[in-house]
Amino acid sequence: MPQPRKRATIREVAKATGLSPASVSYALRGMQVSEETIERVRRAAAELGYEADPIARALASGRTGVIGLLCGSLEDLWQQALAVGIGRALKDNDRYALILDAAGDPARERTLARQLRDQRVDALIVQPVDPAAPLWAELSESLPVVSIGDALAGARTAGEVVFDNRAGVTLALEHLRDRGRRRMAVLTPTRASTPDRPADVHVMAEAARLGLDIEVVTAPQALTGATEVADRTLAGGHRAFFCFADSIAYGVYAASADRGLRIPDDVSVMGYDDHPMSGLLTPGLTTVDWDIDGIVRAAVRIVVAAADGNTRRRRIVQAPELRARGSVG
Amino acid sequence: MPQPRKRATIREVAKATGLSPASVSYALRGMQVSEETIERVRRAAAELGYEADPIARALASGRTGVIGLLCGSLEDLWQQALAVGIGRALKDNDRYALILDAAGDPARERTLARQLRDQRVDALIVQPVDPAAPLWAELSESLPVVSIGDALAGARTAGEVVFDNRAGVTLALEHLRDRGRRRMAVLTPTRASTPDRPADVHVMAEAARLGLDIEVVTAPQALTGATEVADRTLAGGHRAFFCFADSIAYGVYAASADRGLRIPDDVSVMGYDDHPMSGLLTPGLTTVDWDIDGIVRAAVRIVVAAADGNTRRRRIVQAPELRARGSVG
DNA sequence: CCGATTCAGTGAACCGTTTCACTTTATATG
DNA sequence: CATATAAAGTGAAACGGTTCACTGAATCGG
Repeated sequence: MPQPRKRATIREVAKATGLSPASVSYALRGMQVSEETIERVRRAAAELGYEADPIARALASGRTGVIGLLCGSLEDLWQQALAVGIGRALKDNDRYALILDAAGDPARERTLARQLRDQRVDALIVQPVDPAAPLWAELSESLPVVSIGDALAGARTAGEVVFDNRAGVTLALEHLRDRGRRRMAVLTPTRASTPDRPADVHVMAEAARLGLDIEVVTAPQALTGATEVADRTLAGGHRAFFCFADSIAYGVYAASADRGLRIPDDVSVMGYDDHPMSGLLTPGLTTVDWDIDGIVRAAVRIVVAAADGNTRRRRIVQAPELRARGSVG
Repeated sequence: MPQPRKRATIREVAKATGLSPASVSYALRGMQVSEETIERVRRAAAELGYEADPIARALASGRTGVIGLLCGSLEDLWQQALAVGIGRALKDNDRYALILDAAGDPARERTLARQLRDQRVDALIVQPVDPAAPLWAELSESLPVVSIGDALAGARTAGEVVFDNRAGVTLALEHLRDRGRRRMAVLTPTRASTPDRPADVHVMAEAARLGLDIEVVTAPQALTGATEVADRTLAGGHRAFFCFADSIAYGVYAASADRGLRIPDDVSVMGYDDHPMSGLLTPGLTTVDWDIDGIVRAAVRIVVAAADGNTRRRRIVQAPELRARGSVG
């Protein structure tokens, strides 16, 4: 019901200064016109409380100053931390992030990605659910795309911050083996239509190489869902877990506590993607750490450069680090 | 550099169907025209891969289908959970959320709120940093605003989900007193320019009423920052804490561990705003719980109704519940 | 059979910018 | 001094839809 108070338009500023709308437009962006005129326009604009309408601007220019961030699954605390970090870092670059959540669903990922493009975001950061989707090639044609996590198959992206998941998985599985675990459950995030993610493939390969007996189980990343799955897996007799997200490992903690099982005496848990909370648990969650701040900085640097028209492709490979804290025993 | 592949416009669909652009526009929204025409237009649109440009649509109609969500401080894990929940709930209503983070800064809150209005969001959910800002009255004039947490002073909002902070604070402080703590530090979120939030005011009043000796200290909600402040406060001799956000309480856990102090034997900690992780810690964090799912549902219901033009104001008061888990002793 | 009403559809203005191609005026060059 | 060049500014056409006021035909009641 509320009717928007009429805002000043560029034409009114033009009228007030005796210039054409075109000149005002240029002046406000500090182009084309004399310093003196710029100053005059600025003053008049301030006077009238004029501010350019972002929607009209976007329609006319095709640019918005907004960076899209498409998260694979915001249920994951690590991804939440990443999203918040990126949002703040972008703010420091005088841009802002439009954060969307694919909720682990490739179909939704496609919809949202297109929506973001239609919203004229200047560039897109994506943490792909399905890195092999043809979508990415299509999208990279029309705007700079930066991927985090996995490389986007067949797409000429503007850059990527990839995790050396092969190394990460090896680190994790070797640690478990070194502590004498041979049989274990691998809890991997639920995906609506399970694309064969590179990381998942590595797990199978590495497990085979190390002679481990693994069972792969998918689990949601929200605490209650993860706890439920962990409980079922405990009931199935498993006492060692490699969780492909710290969020899921938290579920193992909860389920173990419910059953009166102690970590690490009765149950071994290994996480992945170090989340700030992981060090606070008792015992601390042993996990694979990726330097989230570094990732944020790298991704933002790349995406801002790309949005500004810089075409040099940057590829950063993030090395994992084992953070042994005592949950494996 | 990438040049957008030309997309079909409404005029091309008009050409293809032999109708006017106006009719196509109506047909695609299922208004004004005959069933048969609607079907014909749908088919042609699908054929051409036509999809309405949201920017152009927003400019012409002033509506976008997007709900803005302005968070007070996304560093707070509880607010993160709330944001994710709202995002998902809105998705289930075929809308989506534009999530922004005021980072505890009233000035930034003002900027972002205006930006959101300029982006033509259909409605706004806000978790105010400064509920007394005149901004809210201004904003409520031009679009439906729903507040979460505190009521917005002097604004005719579309609805609100307020927390009974008076009751929550009383619950927390009485619990601490009942367990024999008289002197304590109150750790409250950092705010750039500290407006006197109702909740903060209650703390002082209630502490006085209960005869407690409190010292108010502001702390960031990010784990490292909170830990630092907690450490300083421990150094200052405090051994009991009422933290105005579970996120901050986590910092007390970390700082206590660093100093070899045990919770609850050496240090008592009380949180606020139950976060899923709080139950996982050892000992579990005693805190005040607000039923986050209920809040999400209520806020989304109100905001969707308001965006759809429903003008009935809804006010929901959320009652707190003490979740005693053992961190107070 | 007539006037009033409804229904399907249309033309053109409009939303508020940006940007292209162009004019006018001033300055530098030879 | 004539001419080339640059600088400052302009008019009008986009951008891609929506919506208002209107037309013409069909339907209705009496």
